[in-house]
Amino acid sequence: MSKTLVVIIGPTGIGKTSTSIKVANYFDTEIISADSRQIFKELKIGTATPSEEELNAAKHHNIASHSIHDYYSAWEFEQDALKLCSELFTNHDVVVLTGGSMMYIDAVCKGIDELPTIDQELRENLKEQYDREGIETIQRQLKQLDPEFYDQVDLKNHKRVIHAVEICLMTGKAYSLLRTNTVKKRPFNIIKIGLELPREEIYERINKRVDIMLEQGLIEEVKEFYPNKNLNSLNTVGYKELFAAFDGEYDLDRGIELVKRNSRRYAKKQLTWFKRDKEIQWFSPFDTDKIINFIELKK
RNA sequence: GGUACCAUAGCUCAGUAGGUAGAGCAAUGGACUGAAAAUCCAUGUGUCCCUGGUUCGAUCCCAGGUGGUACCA
Repeated sequence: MSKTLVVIIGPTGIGKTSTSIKVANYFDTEIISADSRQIFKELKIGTATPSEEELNAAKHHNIASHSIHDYYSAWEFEQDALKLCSELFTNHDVVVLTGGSMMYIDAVCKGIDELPTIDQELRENLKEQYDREGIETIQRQLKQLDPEFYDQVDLKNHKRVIHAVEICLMTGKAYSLLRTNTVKKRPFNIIKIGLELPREEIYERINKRVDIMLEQGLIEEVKEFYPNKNLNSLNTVGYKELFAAFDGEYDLDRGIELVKRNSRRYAKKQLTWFKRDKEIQWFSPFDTDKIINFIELKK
């Protein structure tokens, strides 16, 4: 019997959680979450982590599994998810992978290149240099270390430029040499299900969901983590806008408006990314039966 | 019913001594290989309420209409 990973993706707020639970229950299996923020156990409301009830309706993995102080990345996720897959496939023919973190999804489905994890001190040094001197000197460094990547990279995107320099310095090799651009073969089939609705409806759902978060106590949750606002895990929609409001950059109403706007923009960005992937079969989140039929047919 | 003011982008509004228009907010398109809910790039979307008049030319001036707001009855 062949093994199948059912990947359920879509923009934030579209209903991935409830669809995955239905699919997982139908195939009597478990869910691996691919969400770069729901992994943090401290964060609940602002990340729209599935409720207790939802978590009990199907077994979830990789939710609330880490602390906001932990380092985590797409590489760790690839390792963790593949390990979980091989464990789960011993008892199940189908495993569900769901989430909105585009790069995490691709890390599992296509794999990412072998690169060293960046030494923290090196990262801090480069960050300091960037803050002090701006992007230009780091750009020049990259031009010398890896002229090929220098010509390809978006030079204004400091994160990419810095990362490339980091890799060059860590490995002593040009970053572009380590980029293989190959898709890794997985020991299971992959079926990709995309959830979509008209843009307007997605936005309405998002706005409403933020209002619900506020009722659930979002402001209090964000206040609680204000001392950690510089952690990467807290540099995220729903938190960063309210931190800025607490800092007096604008009033609370504007902060809430920005949470909604940035959530909408995030959804748009996710759609841009996912639309490029021609393997995805798109469905309405209300068509669970069609989705299950499609999986039955293809698996 | 009368008088005054207003009508321009999805919203709030600016503007044009008459030469088909621009800000803020919102929005749209895109990039993406270990921080990715991150980071970065690009884009003005318009029956200037309607119908006539004056004019080479009207979103702008004039008349009437429609809608809104305020005040007076």
